[in-house]
Amino acid sequence: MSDYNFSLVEKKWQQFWDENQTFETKTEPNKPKYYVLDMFPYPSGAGLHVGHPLGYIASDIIARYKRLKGFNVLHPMGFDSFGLPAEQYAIQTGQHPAITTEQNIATFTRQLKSLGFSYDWNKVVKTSDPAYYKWTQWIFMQLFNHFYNLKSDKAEPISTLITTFEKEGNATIKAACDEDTPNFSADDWAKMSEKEQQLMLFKYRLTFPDESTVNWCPGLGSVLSNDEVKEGVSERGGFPVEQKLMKQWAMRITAYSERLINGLNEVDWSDSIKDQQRNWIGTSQGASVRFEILDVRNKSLNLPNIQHPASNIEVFTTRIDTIFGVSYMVLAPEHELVGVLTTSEQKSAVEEYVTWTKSRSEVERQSEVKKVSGVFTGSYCINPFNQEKVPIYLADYVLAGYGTGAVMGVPSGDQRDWNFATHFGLPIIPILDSQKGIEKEADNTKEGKYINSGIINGLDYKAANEVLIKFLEENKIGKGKIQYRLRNAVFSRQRYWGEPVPVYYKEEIPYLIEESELPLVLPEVDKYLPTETGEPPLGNAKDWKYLGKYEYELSTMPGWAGSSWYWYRYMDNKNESQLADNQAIDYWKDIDLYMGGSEHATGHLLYSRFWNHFLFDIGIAPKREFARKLINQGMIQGRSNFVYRIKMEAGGQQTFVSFGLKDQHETTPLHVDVNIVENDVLDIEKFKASRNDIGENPQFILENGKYICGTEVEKMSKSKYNVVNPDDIIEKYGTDTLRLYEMFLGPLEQAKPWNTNSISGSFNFLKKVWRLFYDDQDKLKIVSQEPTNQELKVLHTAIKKVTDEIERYSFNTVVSTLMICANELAALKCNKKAILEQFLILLSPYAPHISEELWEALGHESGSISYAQFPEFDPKLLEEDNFEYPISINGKVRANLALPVTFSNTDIEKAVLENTIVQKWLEGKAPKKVIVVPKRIVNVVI
RNA sequence: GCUCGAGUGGUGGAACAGGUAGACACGCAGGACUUAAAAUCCUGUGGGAAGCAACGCCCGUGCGGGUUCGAUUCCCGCCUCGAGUACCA
Repeated sequence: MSDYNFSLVEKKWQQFWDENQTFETKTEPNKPKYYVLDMFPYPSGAGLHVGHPLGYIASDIIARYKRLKGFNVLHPMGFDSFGLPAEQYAIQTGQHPAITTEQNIATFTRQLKSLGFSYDWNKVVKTSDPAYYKWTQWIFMQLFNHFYNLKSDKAEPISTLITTFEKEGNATIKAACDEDTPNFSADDWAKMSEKEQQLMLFKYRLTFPDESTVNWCPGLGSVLSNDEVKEGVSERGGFPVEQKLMKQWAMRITAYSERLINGLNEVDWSDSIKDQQRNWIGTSQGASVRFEILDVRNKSLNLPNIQHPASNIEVFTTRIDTIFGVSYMVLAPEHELVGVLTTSEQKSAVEEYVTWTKSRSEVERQSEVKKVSGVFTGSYCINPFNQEKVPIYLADYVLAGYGTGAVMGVPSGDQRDWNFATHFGLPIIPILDSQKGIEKEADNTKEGKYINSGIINGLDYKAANEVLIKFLEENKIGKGKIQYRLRNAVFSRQRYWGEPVPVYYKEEIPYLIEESELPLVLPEVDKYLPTETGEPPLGNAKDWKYLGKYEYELSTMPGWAGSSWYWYRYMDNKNESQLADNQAIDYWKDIDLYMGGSEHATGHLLYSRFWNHFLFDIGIAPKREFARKLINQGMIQGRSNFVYRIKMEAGGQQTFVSFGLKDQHETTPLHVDVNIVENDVLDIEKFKASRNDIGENPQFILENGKYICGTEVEKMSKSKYNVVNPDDIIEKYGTDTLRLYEMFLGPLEQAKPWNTNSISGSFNFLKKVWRLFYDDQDKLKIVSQEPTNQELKVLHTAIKKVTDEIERYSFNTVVSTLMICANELAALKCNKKAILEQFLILLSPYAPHISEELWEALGHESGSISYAQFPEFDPKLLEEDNFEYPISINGKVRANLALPVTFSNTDIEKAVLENTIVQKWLEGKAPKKVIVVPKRIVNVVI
């Protein structure tokens, strides 16, 4: 039998690539570079499923293609190996997470190698390796030692800040810092104690301890970031999440809000990812206004401190033009002025309300969005534009974490405010002559002229805004402002299996450890749970003290720390003295093509951009943006199969009815393992053997002698019996078939269900390719004769299409093109070496193993196809003498007419009008119009 | 609610820039080879009416309009599905 023995061929070449280090990459300054990277996986215990390799296959095709195009390609793989599952396994079994992680990495590596990826395996990085996280800690230290200067718009060393403080205090500094940073002079600074100075500096550092409300997840015993919380529960495990005030390390990502928005214009990422990031950062253009609190010194207010700076309330609004429609003010229940503003008469009502809001869980709050609730504080403030007295309320629809935690209520223009005002009987003041029906609902129009609006009466929206902002700024009661939704990122996790934070505490103040002490290695502990006193697991470490006496920071870094800079480490992964060698970074610069799932839009991809902007500021990153082109491969969903059991008495004989006949019975659908179903036909014997819950001698009602299963698209998961393991596919069809098939399934970026049904098409294609080279007797049938013109035409059509399609990442159509080419070559019985070797090069990025094998059979040096030259398209070969024009009459094609391509439009028009079919339609009349689209179509309008 | 994306045969999907819709593959049907099966090869396959027959006719890319000589493609209004996000002032 002359068939293609894929398992032999694939093993042979995988071994060859391994032994010969075929894909080892070095910096070669004279060669153009191409950096193609996959988002590295978390090495879970379950190994890869068929969804994982989709992106890896695509990126490997690009890597191989770019090598053929003469690029020096960096295509590495690594492991994001810190994470929760290994830690939870450790809690259960006591096994060190490092051991579990190493085992899982070994499984992943074996599976990845069996897919024939052209990774440079010498460049593997693991985030949990001390040699790697040394540099994660180092970056943390740099963030600690820098602040964000708004004047130069970049991060600068904290030492320059100290110098300025010593000389002139902080009046001249414009920096991204905490909202509550007070002004101080050089004198003030000098008088501060060491501790006070450090606390002041934390208001500026890019990473700093911050007492803030965080998403606390008791089920996991840890803090979660906003993107780790979905619908009020943890993304991992689905445990409830509550708000809690905690001291945590935070990253001042908000300093980079504007740059993170602007940088999106420089990268070639999908609109959907860019939009998600824009929404997450949430730019709102508006103004801040201060409302003076009425009678702030009045004895009826129970002011604890007469000197309190808060004699006014600051609000942020995107509709400053509605300022004359303000009829009340609302603060978040957590607002710091609540205590000050509450009058003694209202004290109990306010306390009751605050307690009630605190007791509500995130889930409850979200499900009761429409309900109006709130309470009057008893105090008033003054609208600075018309000096009206405005009552101050509390309501939980105002979020403490956004803007200033205070909102001005304009019932006529905002539905939420309208609901609130109606509920509490507050006035609804029309402010635009175009507002309609505001006694029934709010009208948020910006059209028309202002009424009841003091200095802006009669103006339109644009003019009013200008007048108001000017008024605000001249009277120092506010200013135009851009507000971001983005919040500083919490950086502490109360877990064991993460990077230790390189910080120790002296008199309760955190300090960095010496750089020479890096890496700060994760200490051994005897259990991975929090300590009895509620400290994180690192509190269990014995004798773990800095310089033998100072407490280390006990929380570890979050999962995104190690993945926010890893692409630099691949460039020079063994460097002990630097994060990566400068020359290597200078050569590889940034990622040309980054491949990974869109679920990382507001997590990994945003944090990585943030760190990269910072690394750019401190002279390490050569570009502001780390990845020029991003492709998000679609998720591969599971396709579950069902059998239908006829309802019966408990313990009775079980009968299963085929899908097409199930409506004649009352049935219960049961998941059935997709691996014993082929083309939706159940393998009944395997089914009987695999289940012990179907009783003795189950019966099957068949249609056409087969049991047909029902199907449904669901998430791929063990419990739904729809997980397909690539190992099984490889065993049955081989890696090359799997690679081709995954690409052929459909557009890369589209989500699609896995369906093994049509994989035989890809397998047949490879067998066909094999038969182009070998005859029935297994003899090579290739000859060295000159190819015919027709053969060259087939080849060059394919070269052109394949090149165009791969350049626009249309992997599925490339596979089609290759199939068409093979079909046509087979039809021509082409056995010319010159044609077939070029075809092999086209095929090799997709099906590298079979290509290597046949390439070698043609007498080329083993393994050399990986660095062969991609065929050059010759346009002359595709030139035609005649082009067959479809002739349409009034938009409908009625004839075809072959005309010389050299014809001018007028010549074509003339020839078409002389055509007998056209003349028949014209019936002797002249056409109204003739449209000639060269080499496309001719349309005659009559 | 808001933002983004998608609706094409029995199925996955193709159509570069508005130019012969359904490439390629699966499935299905028929045929060849075979004692038989598998494998392989060949033919047909969007729907419809009529017909001895036709390489001819009509309809057809979620729905309704529009622009155009010509629309799966562009514009307006809807419907359905998917993703993200949500009291963001």
